Amino acid sequence: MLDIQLLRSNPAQVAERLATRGASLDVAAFQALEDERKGLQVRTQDLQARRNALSKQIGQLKAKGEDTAAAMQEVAGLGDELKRNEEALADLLNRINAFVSVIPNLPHESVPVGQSEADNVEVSRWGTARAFAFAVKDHVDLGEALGGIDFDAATKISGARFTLMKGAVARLHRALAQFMLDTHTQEHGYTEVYAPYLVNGNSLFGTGQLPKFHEDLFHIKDDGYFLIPTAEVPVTNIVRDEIVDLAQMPLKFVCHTPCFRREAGSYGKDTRGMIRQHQFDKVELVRIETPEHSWAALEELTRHAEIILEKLELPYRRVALCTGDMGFSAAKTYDLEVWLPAQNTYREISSCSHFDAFQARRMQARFRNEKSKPELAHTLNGSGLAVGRTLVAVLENYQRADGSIDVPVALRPYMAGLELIEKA
RNA sequence: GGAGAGAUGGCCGAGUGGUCGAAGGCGCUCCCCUGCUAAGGGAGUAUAUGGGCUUAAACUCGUAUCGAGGGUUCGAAUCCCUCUCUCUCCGCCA
Repeated sequence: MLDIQLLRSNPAQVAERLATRGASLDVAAFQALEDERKGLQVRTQDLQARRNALSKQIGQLKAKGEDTAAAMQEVAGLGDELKRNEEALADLLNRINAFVSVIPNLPHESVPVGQSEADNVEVSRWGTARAFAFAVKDHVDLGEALGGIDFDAATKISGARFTLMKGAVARLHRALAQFMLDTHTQEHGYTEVYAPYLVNGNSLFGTGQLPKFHEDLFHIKDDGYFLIPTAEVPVTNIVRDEIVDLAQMPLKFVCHTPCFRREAGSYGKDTRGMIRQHQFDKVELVRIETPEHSWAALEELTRHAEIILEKLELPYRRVALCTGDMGFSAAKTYDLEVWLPAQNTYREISSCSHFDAFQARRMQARFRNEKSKPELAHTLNGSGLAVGRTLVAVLENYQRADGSIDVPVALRPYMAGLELIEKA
């Protein structure tokens, strides 16, 4: 949610900045709502003040046993208009709220301006793509040949965009998650969190998935729950409606969860393999920061994600998303893209974002500042990393000519020392 | 699933229709006193939002908020209804 004060005082400038990310703000519509609000609110509050004063007076008169008829008569005269005004105001505030709720965040000044993925800016590169002396296979061929991935079974059991893993590949998947959790907790200072996979609508509003992106979510209608599309939702909402003591800031959480996405609108995209699934595992980093430190924290968090790739010796690059390619709530986002030899390209494996106070304002997540006044926190999160896609990257980058897979050195302790995954 | 109890400010906890944004305590802030420490005295201390004033802040006048949403009433923390959550007991259960 944008700061309503900013929107009121400078709608044109807000519209201009939103335009850089391809979002249009109907300034005239907003101002019409605001003009109406102003008059209605002042009138309603005047009436309420008069009613309160009269009611108080009636109380005092009755206490003294005096006649209240005159006051009663005046207050009765207010009733109708007051009720109408209150209803109209409540309705109007709802409409304003709905209007503001679907406005995306403003891009940070450092974000490159652009319209689409094509305008994203590569920031850095790490590692070099391995030269293969044979024709590389993709993870689907590799996994199926190893007997470790069974897409047919997953399709039978559930449907399209699901994966079933077995044996050493399933274990590799688990090893990756464990490795990431251990690295972030032991080396990067994050607190491990186990969180619900079903959340309520308020949590999804807080992080910005609702009300606008309902169609991307799995909704358990019988109970009102939604399956989480990312651990960002339950973990960031830890601080919803909370005021964190300054001494406890910043909060750094890491959480491994499955993520569930309907992938509405991505028909025909990445249909092969496990790149784009309805269910996938992710290790998520979440930070609750003070505004002073939050921008440094984004760099740090992104580094923490990069270190996972470096420990796994997977070549990657860091990309600064342009204004037009960022998510709804983000002020700035870095994507990490891992090298996939079978696709001969880099593919997104992590997304690290800074939301400034946008999410915090939606969920009233605050900290007590130096003056011991509550102040909106800044929230950040990033994948560290998407486990399924990391598995894909390991299979493809570590493949041998015979289709077996070398286990990355960093993962061997998590694989009981196994060095090579061969056909089961 | 059945029966019952409950939800009040940063925390604890009073408050069953009127001057209650809310006693009291704790905590916190400032001041005083005490040559340190401990103890003591005084004052202050919710959030959101609107108007006024202002470059802004401060200030000031309002409004709303005692789990959420409705209702009764001139007036609701207090009465009624619905919902959510928490706790206790029973049942079921990994």
